[in-house]
Amino acid sequence: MLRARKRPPTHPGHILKTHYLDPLSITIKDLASILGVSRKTISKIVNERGSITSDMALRLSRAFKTTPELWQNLQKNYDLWHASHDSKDWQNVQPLEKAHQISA
Amino acid sequence: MLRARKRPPTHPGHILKTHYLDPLSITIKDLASILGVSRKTISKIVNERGSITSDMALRLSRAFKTTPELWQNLQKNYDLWHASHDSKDWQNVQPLEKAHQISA
DNA sequence: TATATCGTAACCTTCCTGGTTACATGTGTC
DNA sequence: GACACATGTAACCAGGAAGGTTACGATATA
Repeated sequence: MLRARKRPPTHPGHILKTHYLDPLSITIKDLASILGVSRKTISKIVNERGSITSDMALRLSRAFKTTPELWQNLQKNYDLWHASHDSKDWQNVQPLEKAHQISA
Repeated sequence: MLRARKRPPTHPGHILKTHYLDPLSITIKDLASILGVSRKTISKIVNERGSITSDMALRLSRAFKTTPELWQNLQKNYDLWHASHDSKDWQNVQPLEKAHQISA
């Protein structure tokens, strides 16, 4: 993490809602239809209860004329922040020179 | 995809093996021990049968003094390429002006 | 030979994604 | 009011992935 932030990144579903759906008055049903997925799937993402998968990133990029990487980056940054905060096990990993020398 | 490539990106597990493990003569067992995970988990990644999760990216970054983003980017580029090639459904998505006008 | 080691298979649990169906609520029409 | 329809979310289910533990096959070692 290049910049360790105290607060989690905004959930990509929130950004989808506030930056794309609301300004354009697009409903969950509309977007589901446009993307060719179920209303339930869009509802979960928008309500921050589901992730933006690679397939979904591709679909969103087509609908909103963005790059799939935009959505993917939002999701991955969110994932990485939570992985780093939800558990601390990973911090037990020692850099290799130390760890490998000890075992060699 | 900024550059549409014909061939898939290299699997991150392959890069882990050829750029990190082999040059340093680190075995699967060693790395599993260093990272604090099972041999099976490392074996799957190295043999391109598993993904590098966010947690794993954090662990690898500690062991090899890289950034977690390095590993995460390898994985997500691999994921995105495969999502775009494994199914073509996403290409049916129409840009919003067209799709939304039709339904409005 | 017996034993130890290593990488992968087998078995199992947990969790996530996604669709379909069901449901609760709201809206429009008569 | 009753009724039909629309919308977003819950409930149910199936499929698949990640991960650990145990088992196994192959190899190395004493």
